[in-house]
Amino acid sequence: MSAQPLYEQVKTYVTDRIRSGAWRPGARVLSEHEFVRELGVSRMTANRALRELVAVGVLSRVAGRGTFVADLPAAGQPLEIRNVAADIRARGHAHRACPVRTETAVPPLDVADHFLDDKRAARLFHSVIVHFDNEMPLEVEDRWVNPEIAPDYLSVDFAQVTPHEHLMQVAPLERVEHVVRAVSAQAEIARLLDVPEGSPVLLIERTTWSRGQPASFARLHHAGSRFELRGVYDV
Amino acid sequence: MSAQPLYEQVKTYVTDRIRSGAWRPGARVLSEHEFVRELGVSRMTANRALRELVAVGVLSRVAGRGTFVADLPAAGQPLEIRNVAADIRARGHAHRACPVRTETAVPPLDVADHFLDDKRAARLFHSVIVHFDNEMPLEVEDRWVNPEIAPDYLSVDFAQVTPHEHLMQVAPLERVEHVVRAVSAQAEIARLLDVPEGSPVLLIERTTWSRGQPASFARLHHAGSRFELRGVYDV
DNA sequence: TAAACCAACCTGTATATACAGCCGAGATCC
DNA sequence: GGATCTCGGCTGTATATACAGGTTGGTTTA
Repeated sequence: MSAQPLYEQVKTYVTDRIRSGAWRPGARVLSEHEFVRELGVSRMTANRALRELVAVGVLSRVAGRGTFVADLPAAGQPLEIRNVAADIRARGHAHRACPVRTETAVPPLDVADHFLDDKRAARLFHSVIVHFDNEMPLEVEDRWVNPEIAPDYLSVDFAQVTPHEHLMQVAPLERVEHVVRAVSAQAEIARLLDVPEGSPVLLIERTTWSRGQPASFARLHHAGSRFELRGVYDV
Repeated sequence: MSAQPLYEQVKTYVTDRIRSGAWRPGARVLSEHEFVRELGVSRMTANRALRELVAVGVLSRVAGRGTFVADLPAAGQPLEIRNVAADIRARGHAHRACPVRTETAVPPLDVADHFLDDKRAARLFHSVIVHFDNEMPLEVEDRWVNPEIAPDYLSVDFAQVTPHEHLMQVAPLERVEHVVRAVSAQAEIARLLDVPEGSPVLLIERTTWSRGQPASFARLHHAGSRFELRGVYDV
């Protein structure tokens, strides 16, 4: 029939009214049965539209009471953390990964903290890779990997395959945790990023889990002057 | 019946198999009819489960071909940007907002860029507020506001109501854009945050739209040593 | 042999129906 | 007057059914 499916039309019917200010935050919107009467759609179609608007944080529902415009647009507005290599290529720039170090080593305590207790004294795989965007160093990836998850990690050619891609292949990702901070560039990081020591660095710490145990812990250092995270959130 | 709804059981049936590695990225999963035969649920129930797993990026579907385990866990892993005041209170700490400046002024060019062209030379509302976490300065909020959206902005008591809360009340939020960077603390920011000049600062730039036009542009400066963004992503 | 066709299977959408469980308000009972 | 009960309206879930349209691969046709 129409270009847009019915349930999408119901969704825009709702968001239009919210955008225009006719339905304000906290206000009650039509019940499912009222949508049936008002728009001539079936209750299941109205239900799907409302359910999907709840999923994205536009509405909230209480069984027995009704459906309401969410008080806040969303609990938190999302910012995407993406794959550097893919991002660089998406911009049409040349990506080059330069492995600086690959080894087996006992991690420092602050790194070991991210792995299970019995891994405290264990040796982990360790890699340091610099990612270049058009021959400009953009990211220093300092990664520790659980050998039980990725036993072949050290034999990977990191100039061809990023650690993240390899880990995705050998073990399905189950959970990712990110911490983003601003820090000062330490000596080695400053050298690898080709920025002055002490200059601002955007640091992303990423911990991943697979098969119920920590799979890897990575510190991604980015020159503050050359990197930013962007996110757009549309109601 | 059971504690968990049927469609949730189907979802965990799928994610369990992906987690265990039985279904690898790119592999085809059961069709809806096969779920009907295999699990004894209706096709609509299987459909809902699969549709919701597509929405969170675990699966991908192609009409006429089938349903597949997504190659990448999700295009981007989300990181939440939240309200500072609410966050501080959620931690059980004391929040205090201290307005440093509220005025009407012509914005510098880099700020005016975030508003419409015809607002270039216009005067905007401008506020600088320091947010304290247990009397420690955590965020300097430097915000420019479109008077057409929030005409009463300057009469708000920012010690009681945050600018974000006021804007949410007067105009429904329609779009939010974030940029996160690491920068060096400039003189005034360093003074307000009580950190040395040049020390790392996590800067969040937030542009909001309401009723089809830019509503406000805010620079949120955070001391690198005292602030971080966190995000958890579960498959 | 190559092009056209068709049947089988898949997802996508839409509907009618049914029942459970939550909630608020008014009626009822003590 | 205050506690309790019940009823109507709401969301939440589950099913059977139907049709549209994409995709694939095998069969038929020119």
